[in-house]
Amino acid sequence: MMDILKGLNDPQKEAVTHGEGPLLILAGAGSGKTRALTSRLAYLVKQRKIKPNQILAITFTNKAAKEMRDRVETMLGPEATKGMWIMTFHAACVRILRMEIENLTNNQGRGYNGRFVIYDENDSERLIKDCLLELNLDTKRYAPRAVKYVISAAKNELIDADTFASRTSTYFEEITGEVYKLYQEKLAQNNALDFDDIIMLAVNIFELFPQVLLKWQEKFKYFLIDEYQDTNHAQFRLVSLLAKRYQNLAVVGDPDQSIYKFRGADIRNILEFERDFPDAKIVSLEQNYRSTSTILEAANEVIKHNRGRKKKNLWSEIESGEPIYLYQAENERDEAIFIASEVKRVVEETGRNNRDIAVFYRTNAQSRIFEEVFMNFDIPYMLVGGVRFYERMEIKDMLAYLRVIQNPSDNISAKRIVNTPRRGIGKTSIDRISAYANMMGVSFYEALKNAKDIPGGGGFSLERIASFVDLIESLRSMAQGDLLELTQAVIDRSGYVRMLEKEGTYEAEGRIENIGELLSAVNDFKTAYPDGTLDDFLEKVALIADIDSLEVSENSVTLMTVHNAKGLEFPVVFIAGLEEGLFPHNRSMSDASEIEEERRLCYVGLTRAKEQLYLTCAWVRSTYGAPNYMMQSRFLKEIPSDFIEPVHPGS
DNA sequence: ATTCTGGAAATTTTT
DNA sequence: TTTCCAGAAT
Repeated sequence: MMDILKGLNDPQKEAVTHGEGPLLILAGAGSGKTRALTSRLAYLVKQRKIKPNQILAITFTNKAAKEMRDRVETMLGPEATKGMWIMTFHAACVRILRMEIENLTNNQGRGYNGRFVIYDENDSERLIKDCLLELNLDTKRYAPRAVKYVISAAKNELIDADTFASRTSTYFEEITGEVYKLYQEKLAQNNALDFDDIIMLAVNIFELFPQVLLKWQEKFKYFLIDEYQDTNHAQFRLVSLLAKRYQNLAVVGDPDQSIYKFRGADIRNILEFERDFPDAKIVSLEQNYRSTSTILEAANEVIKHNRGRKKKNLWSEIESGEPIYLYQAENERDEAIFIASEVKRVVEETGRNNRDIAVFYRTNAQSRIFEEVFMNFDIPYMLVGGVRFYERMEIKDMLAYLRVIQNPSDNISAKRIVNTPRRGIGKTSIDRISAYANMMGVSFYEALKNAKDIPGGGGFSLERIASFVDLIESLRSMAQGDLLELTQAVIDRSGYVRMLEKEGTYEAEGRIENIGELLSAVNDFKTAYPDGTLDDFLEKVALIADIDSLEVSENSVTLMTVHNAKGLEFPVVFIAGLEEGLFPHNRSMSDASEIEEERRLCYVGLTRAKEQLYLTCAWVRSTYGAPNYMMQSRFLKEIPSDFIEPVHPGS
């Protein structure tokens, strides 16, 4: 007891020791939130004797979940978290759905089963494109991406396809409604869920089947939701349903750090928590332990420009430290060179390590020039985000094999690999077989197996199709065995690496290396989960985020978007590209509330810095190779000039 | 069936 | 600047 509360300030203690009933913790940037949360979990287990398996703690990333578990274990030992659910919304819902999704399958046995696959953004965009084509719609006029965005937003609001279609007011919405219906049908046929389904279907089950809900309400007696300001309506509904019975719901967040509106995050969830849970206790953590007061005050000044926000007084006892440095570069290359030389200088003169330093930017496209220049300067760096490992073509191809082996109904994956590498089964054949499959109401893979029955199928080679089916079938016979052997067999017997070797380009070499990395990822998985199955592996891979793999152990400078920086801190921070049109981004400039979101994003960036903060912008920046004159970001101008010291070239 | 070609489009942020 | 795609050539 004593040691759990030791070193906490009064409001932190209050948050930790709060007993039953709803609790809202308003945790400003750097206010020791993570510490308070882990202490609360430890307190519940040790002091109030709550069984770990009755606790559900939701974090924003897998990385945060792991950290939280580690920290509780450091306090109380590994037994304390055994059976405790500490994970993301998506991971928790997948776990629930594996057990419960068959409730949604109709009595003819059609629809989902517990071995569903999870489609990433690319997969689901492809499926939407298929739907558009099937409905004879022009994919130029109705961009799959735009349609997907609207469907995704609907799902985040728990609006199902029929409801959506019945409430349309524009022609585009009408089209989207039709696509939405077909898309859901196809997902069910493929036994596949997209990211939004994971939450929405879990809520659907709880609302449709009260006895299922009751079971889960009885399982979890205590809830902890981190980053509550970035939850969407579906997540809110999920939490409300589960916590309804015992009301032991603690949520933590900071309205000033809400930055995921584009993903459906609804800042009202946190602003109106008191309304949703009237007897909620509210605790505010306002002392910042992270940043110098110069950095903190500058950030406070910026965020003050947002209207309609709850005022708060975040303060720091840390001395004012160095000023904030501002460098106005000629262009993006000059900007990167300045940052690289400053990194070198800081490391040499102040004895800091590369790992103490991070560079943030608004868009992933900005990272390229940093990679180039850092390479020239021999500065080790780690890039977070961009093209993710598991989204690279060669990795997705290999995973598609594994997915078809696991779930033959997965048409997107089956079509992806049937002619990769080339086996002489071309577009015409694929289209014909696909049409046949649709007509017969069977999966694409099933249709391949019966290719000889397809009428008028003289045009394609039954022999080649049969040898592909044989390949998959013989691989499937290994599915229950060793995962590493299976993956190795997929790589060898698909002929994929052979194809790349024959290409012989520099690029192909990189792809072969990545496939090697996939093998070691499988191996790591085997070590971490000795009983893990193919299903488990594919699920893990689907829900992984870039930030999850960020290891501080390597001594490199971190490069990432400001979004990815949420929840992190670094002694030295550079924020690049502070220009109108970039940060705030063009796409947000027409809407006052979106500008406010950009400002919150800027606030998140500023408050990551502990001791030194550099802001940079460029006069000229090229997009698609075309140079543009840029103006300084309004956010720069919102920082009082006495906090800022301009840096000039060569000084 | 596959490869080649030129013209158009593309970049916000992501579980 | 790079990437994507449709249509032509092989």
